[in-house]
Amino acid sequence: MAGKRVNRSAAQLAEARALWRAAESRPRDRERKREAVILTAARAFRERGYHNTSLDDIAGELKVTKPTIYHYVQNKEQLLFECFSAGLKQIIEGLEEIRGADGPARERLEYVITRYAEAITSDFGWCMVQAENQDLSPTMSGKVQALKSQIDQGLRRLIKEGQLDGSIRKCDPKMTAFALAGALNWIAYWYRADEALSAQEIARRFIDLFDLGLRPR
Amino acid sequence: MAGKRVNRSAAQLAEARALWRAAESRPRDRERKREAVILTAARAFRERGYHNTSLDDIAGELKVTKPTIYHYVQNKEQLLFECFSAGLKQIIEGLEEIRGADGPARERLEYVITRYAEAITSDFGWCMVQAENQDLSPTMSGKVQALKSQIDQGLRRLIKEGQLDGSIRKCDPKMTAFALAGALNWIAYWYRADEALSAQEIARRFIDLFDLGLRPR
DNA sequence: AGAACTCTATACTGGCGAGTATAGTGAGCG
DNA sequence: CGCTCACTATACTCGCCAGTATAGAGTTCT
Repeated sequence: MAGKRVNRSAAQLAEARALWRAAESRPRDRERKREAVILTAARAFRERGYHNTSLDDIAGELKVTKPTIYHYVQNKEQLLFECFSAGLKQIIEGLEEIRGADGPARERLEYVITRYAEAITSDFGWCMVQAENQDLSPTMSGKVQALKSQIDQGLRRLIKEGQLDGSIRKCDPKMTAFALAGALNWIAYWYRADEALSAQEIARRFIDLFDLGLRPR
Repeated sequence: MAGKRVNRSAAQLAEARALWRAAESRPRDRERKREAVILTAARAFRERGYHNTSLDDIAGELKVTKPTIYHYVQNKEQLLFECFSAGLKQIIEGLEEIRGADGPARERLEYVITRYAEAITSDFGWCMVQAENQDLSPTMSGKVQALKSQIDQGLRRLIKEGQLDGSIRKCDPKMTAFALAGALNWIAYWYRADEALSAQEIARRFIDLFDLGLRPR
């Protein structure tokens, strides 16, 4: 729910903590504060990992204490869940945007790949990929699985459509979707914001590779 | 060090716990017991995650108590490290086997991909991919990074060689290696031993995809 | 037999960290 | 002014779990 509304820009909320320092704390700030908590958590998780990050750590970074966090979020698990879905929903948005659009499916797939790369390089990229069902209660885990499955199905559908309209070669849609998702998800492991390449440039190279393959034409 | 010696066969050590029940506990069993501890840990980590697995859990599965584990391993961290390197070394072996072999580099790369897929689907696959430096001390983390880097460099070298001998199309070796490794590593997330496809079959499909690409030829 | 060594169990400690009880503080409102 | 509500801090509790002190059991060697 808070997903797409969570601020994506690093610089914009980098000093989110100022929100609390500002004396004129208006009631409408609540939602923004909540988002700041989630964003801070996402970054902490990415840097130190979920289990190596205490709520005191997160609170500390916001110059606040633990109970304050519990005022915006039910528990640590929910914090992880929010990070999770914030990222996944960006990808799903990309899939829905081009659902049923015109043009060869391969080109639509390429658009999704770019959006995917952008999401993975965002602050929520790490959580999206690395955080495991293992750390979520069955309920939460189920919701995350559903979102992931939605993405997987979306990719497979695009591949199948491409095989029908002739823009994609005959190949196993399931394995192809897995390979594609794997390559993209893995970005979260090696990408750092100071990296030479932007998400778009990475996406372009991946598209080139998956499009044409390794063997010379 | 124990890496390649850790038993790879699931069935073979499935009832490793019998080792302790057997009355004729010979001193030479020590190394095998140690391997059983590591293998059991690897499986537990894969199922529940590193932080959600206590040493008591692992001991319990072996019908043994915690101090026994400390007799074979210094601490929990080392247990993780052993799982880590056991898997990584399988991949490195594959790379070294074909180092400087004859034939087009693309074909050598395909061999490595198969070996890679086999390693990832092994019991150590999860640890190899999922376990993070974050959970290791700087020393251990450094060793793991070195191994991973060795694999990355090996892949890149193969790609460059292929571009020289003409068996691989011109493309960014770094991004290609990342995409390849990502697709392969991701297997650890979705593969289950009861899966319809074997490691070799998965590898074959991946090779087909990366070789020929999505666009019809 | 009994010394020395290897392996294992029982029963602890010590710390970390999630979550909470309680008590403010200050803004808005009548 | 004094009531209420939203928010925040201090100062706890409580459980879990990595790691250990200690003691005992079995084996081997002399």
